[in-house]
Amino acid sequence: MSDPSTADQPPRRMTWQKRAIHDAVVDRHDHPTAQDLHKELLHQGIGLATVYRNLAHLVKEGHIQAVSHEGEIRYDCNTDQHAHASCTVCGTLWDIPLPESVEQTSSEILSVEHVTLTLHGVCRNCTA
Amino acid sequence: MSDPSTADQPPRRMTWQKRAIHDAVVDRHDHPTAQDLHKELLHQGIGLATVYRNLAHLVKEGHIQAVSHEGEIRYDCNTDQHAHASCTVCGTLWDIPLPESVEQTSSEILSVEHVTLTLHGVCRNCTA
DNA sequence: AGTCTATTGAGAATGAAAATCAATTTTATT
DNA sequence: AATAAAATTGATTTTCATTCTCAATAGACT
Ligand SMILES: [Mn+2]
Ligand SMILES: [Mn+2]
Ligand SMILES: [Zn+2]
Ligand SMILES: [Zn+2]
Repeated sequence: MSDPSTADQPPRRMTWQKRAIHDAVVDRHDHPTAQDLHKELLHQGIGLATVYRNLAHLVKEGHIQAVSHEGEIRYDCNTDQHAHASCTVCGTLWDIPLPESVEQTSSEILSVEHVTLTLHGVCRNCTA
Repeated sequence: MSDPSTADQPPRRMTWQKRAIHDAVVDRHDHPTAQDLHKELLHQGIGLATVYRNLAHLVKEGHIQAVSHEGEIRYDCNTDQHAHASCTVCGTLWDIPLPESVEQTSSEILSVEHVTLTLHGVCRNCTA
């Protein structure tokens, strides 16, 4: 009678650390890494392990998103379907809308659950 | 009179190790990691540092491509513009053609040099 | 308040990637 | 073919991000 998809996860408790980590991701719209966030939360006395742990929880709970970019994992407060634009010079990562044509892309190999699209180039600032 | 883009790189020498590493990437069409390739080249007595070094060279020289996938760097013998399909269960990564609509995608934020597109889902094998 | 147990954080363990450097191999020059 | 100059190799060390460990702490519930 127990749903295997909701299987025996330990009940989650709310802590001020978890809230602070969540807020830190939401406040910044620049796709920070776990290390970036830890630097920012250090003065509140939050440990590194706690940052990694709660980021994993928040992703699993669907409150934030993890995005793989240039071999590093960045965290994204935007959980809507969207694409990214990335500057190869300054490394900035922006949110951009996902083109409709891409949203509807299908494949014979697998049933598509979600797509990741990133445009790479040189941004306005770095072109000068 | 010296082109700064072709600036004072030490001239590259051809070694049997470099050729073996290149061939190993080309022989496999499954986007191996540096570690995967080292395992395969170990019996030829090729060191780990040499694998990493030459993969970086081969990428810089445009003979192969590095692709960021789920936080790890995989190497790709296919240097044409193409997209990927990835199974979230078995982790396999396939080459698929890049839709024309995506190829022509532009952005106001930056001048697009290349795009990366991956379809994530469950493959035929893993659906069974 | 008291019990139960998930969570925390300091530190240790892991693991991928980069750096070091003496020995070797390649390439250019006699 | 022998020699010299310099790039490459590979065993090893170093770096650094991420995960793990575990005793202490603090939510949640009665
Ligand atoms: Mn985003
Ligand atoms: Mn590919
Ligand atoms: Zn830029
Ligand atoms: Zn699969």
